[in-house]
Amino acid sequence: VPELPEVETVANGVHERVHGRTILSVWTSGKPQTFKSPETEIAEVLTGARIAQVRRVGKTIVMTLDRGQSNHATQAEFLIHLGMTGRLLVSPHGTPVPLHTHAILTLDDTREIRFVDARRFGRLSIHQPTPPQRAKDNEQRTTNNYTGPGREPLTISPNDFIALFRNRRTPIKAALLNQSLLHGVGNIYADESLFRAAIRPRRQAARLTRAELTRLRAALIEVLHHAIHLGGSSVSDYVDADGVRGFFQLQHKVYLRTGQPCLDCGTPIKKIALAGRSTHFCPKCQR
DNA sequence: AGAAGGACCTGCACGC
DNA sequence: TGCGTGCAGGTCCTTC
Repeated sequence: VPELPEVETVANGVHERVHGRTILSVWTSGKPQTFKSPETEIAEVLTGARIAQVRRVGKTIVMTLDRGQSNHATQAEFLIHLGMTGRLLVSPHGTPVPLHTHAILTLDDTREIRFVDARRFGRLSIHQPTPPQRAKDNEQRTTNNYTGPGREPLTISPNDFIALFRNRRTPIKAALLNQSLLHGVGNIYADESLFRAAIRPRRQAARLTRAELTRLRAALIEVLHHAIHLGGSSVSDYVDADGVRGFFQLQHKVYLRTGQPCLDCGTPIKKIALAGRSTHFCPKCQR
């Protein structure tokens, strides 16, 4: 499901609703693959912690915890990756618990943060900061926050963006999906940004001109902002922290529009397989 | 280095 | 109504 705009919408929604609250208790489902850190560690770190902040890094929701004392463990963060079908919901106590609920954090005002994930591609884990190596680091009180595998698409400079794709022999679409380059872009926004930049998905990344990459960065940032503004894309089951669907799916120009006329030129939208993903583009507009 | 394919899961839409 | 097939926003692993 969720790419950058959807994860941003969920993280912001959860932040507004629960920051400053304290987690009183934690329940987890015991389905092993959901938990990248041991469930005991997750329960231990979360129980009694105050939620300082909920934010997005790449496609990951990061919950910053305040646990009072000043050892490293106080700086631990709770990471939530939604996979394809994950949902993070803030619900009143007593409302029906959905099928496929894998974690429930009960807050000090009785509300619950629930992690629900039908396909179980989502992952929950604790990010522990690495301990300071030298006394100097200690003085600076380095917080060592989770930064993710790649660069943030919304804030990367044009030159850094261009540099990412230099020497990449892979198709530009595959490079956009590579989370260790840019993180946060998935199948929808890769296709949509390439259409808006008029670039064919199969073009080799290293062979794109500076002008094309500049155009691609602008198109990507524009489409991501637009999608965030509309609460993300709800193709099948994505919802925000309140269970509300997004609206950006209505703005898709190529994604899931196979055979339908291009909104700019009328040519039927083509679908190919690339990097193991379905890839949609206009054979006339994109070169 | 990078491409392709499968694995991991459930649910839904579709054709018969 | 029910069954089989294909497909879905992500990532990780193996093989070539």
